[in-house]
Amino acid sequence: MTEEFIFSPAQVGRAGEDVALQIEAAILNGKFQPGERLPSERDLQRQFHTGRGVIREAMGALKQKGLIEIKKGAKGGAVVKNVEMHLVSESLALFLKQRRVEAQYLIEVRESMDRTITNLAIARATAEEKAGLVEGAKKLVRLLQAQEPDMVAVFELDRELNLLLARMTRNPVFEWIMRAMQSGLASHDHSLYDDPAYRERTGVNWLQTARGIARGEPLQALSFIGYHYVMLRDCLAKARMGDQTTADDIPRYPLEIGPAATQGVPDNGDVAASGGK
Amino acid sequence: MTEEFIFSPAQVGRAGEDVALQIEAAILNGKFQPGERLPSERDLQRQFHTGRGVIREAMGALKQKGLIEIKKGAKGGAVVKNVEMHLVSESLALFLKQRRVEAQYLIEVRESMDRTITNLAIARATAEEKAGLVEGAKKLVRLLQAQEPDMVAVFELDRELNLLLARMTRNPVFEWIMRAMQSGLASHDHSLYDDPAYRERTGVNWLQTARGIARGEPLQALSFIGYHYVMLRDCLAKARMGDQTTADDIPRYPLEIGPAATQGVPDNGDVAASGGK
DNA sequence: CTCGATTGAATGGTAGTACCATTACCGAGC
DNA sequence: GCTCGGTAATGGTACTACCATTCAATCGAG
Repeated sequence: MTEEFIFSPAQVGRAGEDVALQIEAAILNGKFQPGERLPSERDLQRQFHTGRGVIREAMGALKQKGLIEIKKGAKGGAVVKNVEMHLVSESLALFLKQRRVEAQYLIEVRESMDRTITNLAIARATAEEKAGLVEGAKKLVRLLQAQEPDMVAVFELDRELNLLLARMTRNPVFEWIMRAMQSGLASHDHSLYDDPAYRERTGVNWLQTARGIARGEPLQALSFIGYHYVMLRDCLAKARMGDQTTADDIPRYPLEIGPAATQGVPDNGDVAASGGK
Repeated sequence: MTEEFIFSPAQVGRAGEDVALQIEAAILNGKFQPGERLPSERDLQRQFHTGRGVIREAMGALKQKGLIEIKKGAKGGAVVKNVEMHLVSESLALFLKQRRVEAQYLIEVRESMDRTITNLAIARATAEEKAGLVEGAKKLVRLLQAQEPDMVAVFELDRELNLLLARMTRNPVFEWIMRAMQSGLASHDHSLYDDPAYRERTGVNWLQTARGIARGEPLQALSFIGYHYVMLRDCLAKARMGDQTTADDIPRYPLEIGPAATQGVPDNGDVAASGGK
């Protein structure tokens, strides 16, 4: 009745890392499939011929990396998991947060990414997706027209629209990048919605962009995206300068929205972008 | 003589996480500056009113995140560190590795990133940087002309050229993204250099790209970048199909290199892209 | 006085035990 | 058949003891 030992005893000095590396290698080599359960901590303790603290340290590291999930209780233990983008985003966000990267740099990356994604989305998305994007943008505009917009809903819808756009590229990597940016880089976007001077124009501009995409007009869509980032940079500069400049340096694009398709909005509830009061 | 307790006792149930979060927050809020030393584990044990194992678990988590570095011995302990891009890249690489993302998707992202970076580099880099890029590309071509090229040197130079290009955008975020891509996504690039059918043309194309950038001709540079990715996709397809297609579907751009500036290469050491034997 | 070796203290690393909290499972009793 | 409670397995915490490493102060030889 010899137990099957698939691990070797750990070296002294940094036993925890050693154990973690061996288990990680076993997982990545497919010796443990996602969903499968690792031996219990006490079993591993015997296999590695070490203390339980070392095993726990290793498990903690793997948990941090998102490779395993640990459940308590009988039939609990460490279960191999798929690494989630979530964790990568957090790692990136931590990096950016500690470096205190200037907004200007992040915005530039974000804009270039948006442009790339937009081009691909125009080329590859289905008509249904494009129509959905326009409908979402219309909903966003309506939300922003309220006296006191529900900002939580606005941020959530903005987030969803961006993810939808990324998904329309038919390349999952862009969707992941977009998720990462929203976790770590997108805090600046909120300032556009928070400032009443930009709020409505931002929504209308989203709609313009969506319509450009739906029409299959890359240049139009990219123009509107450019306008979005002009506004964003201006808005941040204004916040930094302490309201020395007004938002009215920026020209406005007039626009009519037309009736909504999904929500119970009256047919005559058209929207003019001549915001103000 | 009351000690100064800046932390609160940990809650039961997930004491380790609680401690880790408190310390992490203290670091990110600037209560501990990079380079500064945290209290010893035994001190923290007293402050948090918990066992040393919990503290060690928390320290392990922070170490995993790259927020602290732990040294042994007297005057050792946990020192606050700057988070390194390195760790973010590893996190991303782990994610991609486990997901087995198809090369096609990664290449697409890589190409779009290259195009963005190239445009910015043309607009912002100094003449010296552009000249340096051209010189580096020349060196790459010369390396690739050898009978048995030093692949280690080739990969390293290719990596450096990409990083230089990213740095020329004057936006550190692009440099970080490039580093991340090289850690996790760039394994495919090597196949272009490994295959003799593409090796030399890849180098020459790098030089063409660099010259386009140096001349301030975005369209030219982007054309060559496009050619690079056409070759890469073709090369990978060829490897996948088992050599059914030949590399000669791809047209070649003839080119003369001219004398080298830095290395001791004879002046008549020009290079023609008519590779083949 | 100077330089080297020795020793001690501080600190992280490991081992081991004991106990608690949570969970799944099973059987007795209603 | 259903519910309730016991039981065992498992992770989470606490505590102790000891080892390994590092730095610095001290001691001693020259």
